[in-house]
Amino acid sequence: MSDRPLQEPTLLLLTALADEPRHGYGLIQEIEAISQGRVRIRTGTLYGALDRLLQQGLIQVEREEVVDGRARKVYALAEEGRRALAAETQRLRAVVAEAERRMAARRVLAVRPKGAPA
Amino acid sequence: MSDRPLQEPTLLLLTALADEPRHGYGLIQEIEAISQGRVRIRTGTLYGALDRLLQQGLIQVEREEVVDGRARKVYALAEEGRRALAAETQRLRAVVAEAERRMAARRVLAVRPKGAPA
DNA sequence: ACAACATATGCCGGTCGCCGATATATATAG
DNA sequence: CTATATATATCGGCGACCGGCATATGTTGT
Repeated sequence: MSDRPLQEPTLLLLTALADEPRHGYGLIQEIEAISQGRVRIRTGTLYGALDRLLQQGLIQVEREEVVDGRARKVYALAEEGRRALAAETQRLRAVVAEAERRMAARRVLAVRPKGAPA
Repeated sequence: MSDRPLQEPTLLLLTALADEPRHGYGLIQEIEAISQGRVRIRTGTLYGALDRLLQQGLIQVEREEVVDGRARKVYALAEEGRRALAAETQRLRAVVAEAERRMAARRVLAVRPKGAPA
């Protein structure tokens, strides 16, 4: 297993599966909803990513079903995927906090209040 | 400008520049410190990324100097980089919160307390 | 009847950020 | 005098993602 940080589409996929199992096309819609319409995962990304995540053991095929004559595969987050998602969110929380701390603690170079030390 | 989400090495680079300007090699050390030694940016990643970020206008070369006989280029976060970093942290904060909310709201399928509704 | 769109899965070529290795050069430590 | 730290830079390759295409059924509009 590669411990490399997840890219955002992958992170969103796992996030969309975190509360309940969903099928591929449903994930696209769910992610679009999560991101207020900003992120639209492409099918080329989706099915490739699902295959990869299956192989990595982060997700599982929970069941296959036919609804309105259309075949579906329903994916569920595996235990390892849950662990990976938890670890990733924790990591990202720290990075985000650090970025915000640094932006606030920024050393202003150009403007300086009069009387301040050089 | 491509509005695509930043990958983590890039995010960490901008984060490391958020408080004050630094030079390339110093960024590697700073990022290693930020991440408690977990992330070690490779030089192949670093200088390629710096070139890219320069071209995207997210960072600037603030000055060039020679310290102890070694040449340095000192990079600073540009205004656009600051905006990009702020936007990215805000986006990530939302994604992280959503992921955590969903993990907590998870629908447990296998185990169910006795007497609970189906 | 036919077109357009939503639902649903899947493949393939290309792009691009990251990795690993390599190269170059100076200063310091053993 | 060799190894390590500092410092910059290039190159080949990998892999995630994108955009486009293909396929098939169901629904809506004209």
